[in-house]
Order: sequence, then structure tokens, then C-alpha cells
Amino acid sequence: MMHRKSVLGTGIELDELAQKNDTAIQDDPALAQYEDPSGSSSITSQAYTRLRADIMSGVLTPGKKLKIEELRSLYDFGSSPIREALSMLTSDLFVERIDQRGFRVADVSEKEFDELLRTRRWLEERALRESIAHGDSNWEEQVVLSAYRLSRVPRSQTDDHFVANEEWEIRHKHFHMALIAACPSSIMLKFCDQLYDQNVRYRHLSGSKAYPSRDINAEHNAITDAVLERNADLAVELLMSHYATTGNFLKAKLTPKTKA
Amino acid sequence: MMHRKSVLGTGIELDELAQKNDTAIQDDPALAQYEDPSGSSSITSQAYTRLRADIMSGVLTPGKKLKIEELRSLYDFGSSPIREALSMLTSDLFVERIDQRGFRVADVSEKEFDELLRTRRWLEERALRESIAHGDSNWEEQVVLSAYRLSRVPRSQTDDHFVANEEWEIRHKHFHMALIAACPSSIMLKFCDQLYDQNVRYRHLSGSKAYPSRDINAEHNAITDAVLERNADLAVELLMSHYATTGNFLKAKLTPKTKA
DNA sequence: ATGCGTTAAAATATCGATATTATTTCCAAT
DNA sequence: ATTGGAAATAATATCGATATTTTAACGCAT
Repeated sequence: MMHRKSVLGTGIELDELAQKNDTAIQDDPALAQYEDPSGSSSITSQAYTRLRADIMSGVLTPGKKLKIEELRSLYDFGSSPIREALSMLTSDLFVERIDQRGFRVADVSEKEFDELLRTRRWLEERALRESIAHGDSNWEEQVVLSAYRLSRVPRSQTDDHFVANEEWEIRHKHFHMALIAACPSSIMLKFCDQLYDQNVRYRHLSGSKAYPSRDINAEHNAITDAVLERNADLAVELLMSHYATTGNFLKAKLTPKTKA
Repeated sequence: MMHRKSVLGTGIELDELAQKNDTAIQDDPALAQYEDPSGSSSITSQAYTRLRADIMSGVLTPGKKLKIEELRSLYDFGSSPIREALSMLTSDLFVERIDQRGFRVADVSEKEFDELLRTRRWLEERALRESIAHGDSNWEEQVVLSAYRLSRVPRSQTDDHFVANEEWEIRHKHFHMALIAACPSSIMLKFCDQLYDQNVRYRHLSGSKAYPSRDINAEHNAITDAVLERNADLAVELLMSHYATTGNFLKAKLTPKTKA
């Protein structure tokens, strides 16, 4: 096993790594999914992608009744793809199906958010410990690589006020999934993936402009270092407090109204 | 908090409880769902229930291609309800959807089974600890009650050879969910619920006639006692070894062929 | 014989219309 | 005024047919 100290401290070794990536280190195919371009080009997939994006971004507000006919004319898809997409979104916890009364956007509440955060911490702690225990050198390299890549793009598109940077979002998820990727349970990873996306939705919904001034990169780097040292306790502690601070920062006005 | 010793040792207090149940102690509505009669009576629900049952029981073999037309004539439902039901079963991990190529029964393998068991242990340990930490007296009563009810029905319908007893299955699940019901995360409970059902499927698939002669009731009682004493470490240890033995017993011939 | 590109067959995805079911509105009775 | 219930309305669930896509089969060239 590799033992490095402060791998991300200077960035020197990392430039080598980044370079090496073009030749030797290939992206782990298992992680490729987290880039999510749009899946295939079937109508259903398109409907799924657009609806999902609009729910995550808050365009379709929590609790809103999702009437097939309405969505049909709004997005200009047939009713079958819409229905199918809504079905798929139900698996992701973004949409709730009401027995014989169609669908609605999953509701949000501070209580649900607390549960989400709590559950995420439970699952990610376990997943991270297992990942650290089982990860091989390829996993280590993927962690380093994804951390580096994340550090190369700005959190916000502009410096003065916050404008979400889609590329950062993608790399951020990639990094977090890379950390736990060696956890020997695809089911566990799937759950974490779901919960991660749920969390992103809450982040968007809370309309958190003006993101914390704290140095998120530094936190990521610290986690990366701990992970590479195989210091599970420290890595977990850092990751958990990473979540805790992010979480507490959010809890803004969530409008949990179940409106039509 | 109640502190009892060996509540299930004699069964005396339990008869009182069972009686009391007809009057004072009502079934926790939150647990009612685990009896699952058939949901509503819509065609889709019927299709869902039947397909699910046939997948869990192994009538629809793992990896089998689920052709809409075939299912349509076999079950005598329209194609829309079939499709909808398959979509729903995808959320439950019983069916896999292949991009633009329809559905298939979720495949099984020893590897997947290992992962399933492992993940279940991780989640249930956490859920049980949280449940013990947060459960109130009503939760305690539901645990006692579900344990008692489970103990009142035989594991097998006949004494000489094993014939699954549906009522036992229902009560067994009810008991296990009651243990963790006080875990303050509906998402966590949902995950555990899913994994439980997955496990049942594997149990059925491994065609385990001749179930272990070990006294499962005794194990359940021991877990119940530990839980009521709020002895988390012991309860977890018992529950985990309960799973471990059950799990190792299963690993029989799993036919993971992906046949049409 | 083997591999590739074309064509035929099968299956899924999609659509538009109809049947059911839930919701609302409105009116009468208390 | 308020409640109860029947009709009208709106929405979903379901069906059967058509359009696309995928898979399999076939024959030709190498």
C-alpha cells in the first residue's frame, strides 16, 4: 500500500499524476456513470433527464402535483414517456407515486433533510471505512486524480457572487464517489449515490447563494490525505464534519407546501 | 424506560400483553404496511403483486428476459400495467431495466448474495443501535408483541418436511422491522425493508427445504430480551450472528444463468 | 471457413383514443 | 348555515395500433 504525506500539499506529484493519466492511468469505468450525459437518446431518457433536472433545480417545486397532461404539453413528449420517466424518478426518491392518483414531486421538510443527512453520514461512514480497508492502488490513484481534478475548477463561475459551476458539481460528486468506490458492496454504493443526489437537490432548493467562505478545497485535501494514509478514523471524522458543516449551513427556508 | 429480564422466557407476561392488545395496544400503523395484501385493486397493482410474488418465489428465474408480450398473454393483463409493474419492481431491485431493450429478472450470484448479506448487516446494525437509542415504550411493546406473534405460528406447515408457512413469513418480517422501527430515519427503514425482501428471495431461490434444526425462536427471543434491556452491543451481536448463520446455511446452488 | 454488411424478424417504445376512477360542484334537505 | 349526496368535471389507468429500435439471419466477399 502507498503511504504518502500531504499529497495535495504542494501539487507537484499531482501534476505528474495528471500527466500520467493521459497514458497509463485510465479512468475507472465504474466511476464513469457519475458524469451522466443523458443516457441514451430515447424519448423516455430525454424526459427522465429533463424532469430530473427540473426537480433537482427546483423548477418543479416540492409537493407539486405532476399531471401527465400538463407535463405532456409543457415538455412536448407523449404521455407514455412522461409516465415512464416519472416511474423511474420514483426509484430515485425524486417523485412520489400516490396510489391511484398519479405522481407528485417528492416533498421536502427540515425533518426529512435531517433524516437524509443523518442517513448519509451513517452509510458514508461505513462505506468509507470499508473502502479504506479494501481499496487497492488503483483506487488510491482514482482518489488522487478525482481530488486533483476537482481542485482545478472553481466552485462558482464568477468571483463576486455565486453562480453554480456545473463542471464543479460533476467533479465534486466524482470525488466523493471515488472515496468510497472500493467499498465491497454495489448496493451500498447505489444507496450513497441516491442520497448524494438527494442532498444536491436540497442544496439547490435552499437557494444557497453566497456559499461558505471556508476553504472547501482544503477540506477535500485533508480528507484525501487521511484516506491515502489509510487513517480511517481521521478520514471518517473529517468527512463527517465536512457534511455536518455543509448541512447546518443549508437549513434555510424550505417551503414544504404540498400545492397543486 | 422499561427494564425486563427474559420477557419471553415464560410467556406469562406475554399472554397479558396479547390480551391487552385487543384493547389498549394498537398495532403501530407504521408497521401495517409490511402485511402487504395487494395494495389497491387496480390492474397495475395486481400485476405488480403477481409478478413480484413469482420473482420472489423463483417461478420467474433470475436473468430471465421479461418480454411484455409474453407476460401479457401469461398473466392476462394489458401491456401498460405490465410495463408499469416492471417499472415499479425495478425500484425494489427485483427487476433490471436494460436501456432500450426492456426488462429482465434481476440476476443472482454468490457474489451478489455476499454483498447483500454484508450490506444488510451494516445497515441493520446501525438501524438497531439507533432504534434502541431512540425507542419509546410503545416501540418496546411492539417488539414484544411481534415477537410473541411470531412465536405462535410454526415455521413450517408440516412437521416432517419443510413447507413454507406464509403467515410465519409475514410475522417474521414484522418482527425484524419492529426491532429497528424506532430508528429515526424513514430512508434507512426503507433500505432495510428492500434488503430484507431481497434476502427472502435468495432464501426461496436456494430451495432450502430442510431448514436448520437450530431453534430460531430461541434466537429471536434472545434478541428481543437484549433489545428490551437496551443492551445494544449484545442485541447487535445476536442479530448479526443470527444473519451470519442463516446466510451461510443458504449459499446453495444458485443458477445465475442469464437465459432468455 | 471466417468476417462483414445487408436485410428480415422480433421486441420495445410511443402514440392517440377510450374506459375508470377520483375530485369537485352544486343543489336539496335538515 | 351546514351537511349529504348526486351529477359534472378532470385526471389517471388502460387498451390497441403504429413507429423505432434491436436482434437474428442470411449471403457475399475475402
